[in-house]
Amino acid sequence: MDLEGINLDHTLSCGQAFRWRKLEGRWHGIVAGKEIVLEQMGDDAEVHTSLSDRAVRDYFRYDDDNGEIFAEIGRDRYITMLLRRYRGLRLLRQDPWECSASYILATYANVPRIIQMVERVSRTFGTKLSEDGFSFPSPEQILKKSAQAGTCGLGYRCERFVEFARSVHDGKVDFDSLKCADYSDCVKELARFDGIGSKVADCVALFSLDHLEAFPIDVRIGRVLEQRYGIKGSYRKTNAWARQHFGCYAGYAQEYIYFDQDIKNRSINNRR
DNA sequence: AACCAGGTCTCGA
DNA sequence: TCGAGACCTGGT
Repeated sequence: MDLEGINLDHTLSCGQAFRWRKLEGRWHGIVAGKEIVLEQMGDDAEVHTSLSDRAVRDYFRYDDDNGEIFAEIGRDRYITMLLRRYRGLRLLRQDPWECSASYILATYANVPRIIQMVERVSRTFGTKLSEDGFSFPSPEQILKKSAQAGTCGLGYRCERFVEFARSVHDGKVDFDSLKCADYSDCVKELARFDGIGSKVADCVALFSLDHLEAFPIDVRIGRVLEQRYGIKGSYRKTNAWARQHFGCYAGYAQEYIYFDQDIKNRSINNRR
């Protein structure tokens, strides 16, 4: 099958998901426990996988009307410029358990390290799918040999990670109801768990629970809000401002801004 | 060799 | 509700 109007490099390297790798021009990933390979063909992407077309389109959010979304968030010159510059960058609809567990690991670490932590966790607990492919583990798989979490280089995130697996396993997290809930109830509920604060809750809400108004603010986004919009202060305050400014699809704007900052960082690093 | 990283937690005001 | 400090570890 083909996916129309998508830029794989932008979508899969913008820091929203941590399990995609580009090898010899093709993007390799694991979605819903199955391997998937994508290749950019002009503005479209060719998909190779045993997943159903519906599952693929679901993951890449082809039920979203991007025309409407971009019209809605295009509130200022800066963001409309980014929408044009990074055309084809799409938000993904990730599995809520994998997304929340991964973002618990993502706190106070850089992306390369996050990728390594998630990879080690998958190799240690996940199901082997191929020569070099492991699924992200289920809570059960983690709890079955949780002592081995210490070998994954998670640092102080280790205990939070295992405890969260236990909570999900024990049915203390109802992702389906979090999807249906209001955005504010959703993040409030998520933040009750150890290791999930405002920012991670926003990431989970945005990347896996269909709350497109969620606007995660990390240090980079915080700097942009201050320098370009003159907004600073507590998370609660800056987050409320951003959701008000960009509207009901603010999360999409956030990802374009985040990616733009990431691109700037990459060029700085390449110069060294 | 420092510095910093898709933050969270705890605690005092 | 908000700001300040501590915090595992490994990239860069």
